[in-house]
Amino acid sequence: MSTSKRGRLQLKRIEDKTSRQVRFSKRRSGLFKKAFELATLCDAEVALLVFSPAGKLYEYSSSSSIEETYTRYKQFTSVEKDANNKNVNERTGDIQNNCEDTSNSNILNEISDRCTNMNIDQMDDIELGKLRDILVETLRQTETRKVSLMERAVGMN
Amino acid sequence: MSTSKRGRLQLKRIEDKTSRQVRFSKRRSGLFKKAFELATLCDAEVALLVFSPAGKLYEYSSSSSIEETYTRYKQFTSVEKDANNKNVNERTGDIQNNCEDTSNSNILNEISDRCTNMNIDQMDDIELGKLRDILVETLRQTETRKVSLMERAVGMN
DNA sequence: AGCTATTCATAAGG
DNA sequence: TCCTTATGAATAGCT
Repeated sequence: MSTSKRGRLQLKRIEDKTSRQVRFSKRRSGLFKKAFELATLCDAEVALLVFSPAGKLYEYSSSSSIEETYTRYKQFTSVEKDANNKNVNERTGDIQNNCEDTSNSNILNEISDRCTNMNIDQMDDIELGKLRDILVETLRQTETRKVSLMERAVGMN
Repeated sequence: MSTSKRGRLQLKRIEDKTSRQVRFSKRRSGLFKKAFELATLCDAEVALLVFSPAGKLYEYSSSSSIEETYTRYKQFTSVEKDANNKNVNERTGDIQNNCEDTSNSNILNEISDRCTNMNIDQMDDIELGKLRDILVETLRQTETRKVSLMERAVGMN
């Protein structure tokens, strides 16, 4: 009871394997609890992924899924990049175009979701056919869009 | 100094907006600190995404990027799903096929990345052309793969 | 896994 | 937003 030397936490990797494992368990519980509390108390959207040193996965998501928050993250960072890229709206910013863009973006999202959620190893020919249909449609829309932009670029409307 | 009523934490949404914001700030710092400590002390891979109620993004990753951990997560969950799906390797599990699959998966990843990172509103014709090229190539490979699977299904090799 | 001394996080208030 | 401090919560080391 009185022999302990509980010094301040050293912020470096714990070398002893057993001790590291035990601390991982305890701290992991704590971290997930805090994540849950932040989401619940403060109405935040939280996604947390942890791989243990042994490679085991632990996950928490306050929304319906990790994927949903990751998608929001990708959209967010993509929008941030747009700030450096302001010249486009002047060229294409009418209402009709915005409608087209929304439609294209939804298809892009669908492709993105399928690409990350599917494992092509496991697709049968039916799944491959569905993916093919999406790609064909997107390709068609992409080419339409490309033509439209080229027409604008050479002053055809 | 003596009027405070610091009862136990209530685990429900804090209704007062100002109080909720203040608590979000404080708890967010705490959560990110804990995430960093878990990764550092216990040699774990941690990815943490938080959106504030106001929609602001906060992120932490102990690896090189959120994307990297998310990819590992998707691979992990995909492997878990494989446990219920063991008939595939019997049909497709030779070395040549594994090489094809890897190639296809890389292209799927590239498409996925482009779809989430790009905003089609802002693509010029050069960017659209690049996306088109990728889609054409993937479509070709997808069809090849589809034919290959159908041949196997009807016992052609 | 369970216990307690200790450190840490944080709610309320200034 | 930042500081203080009383208090509750997390956890390191041990068993």
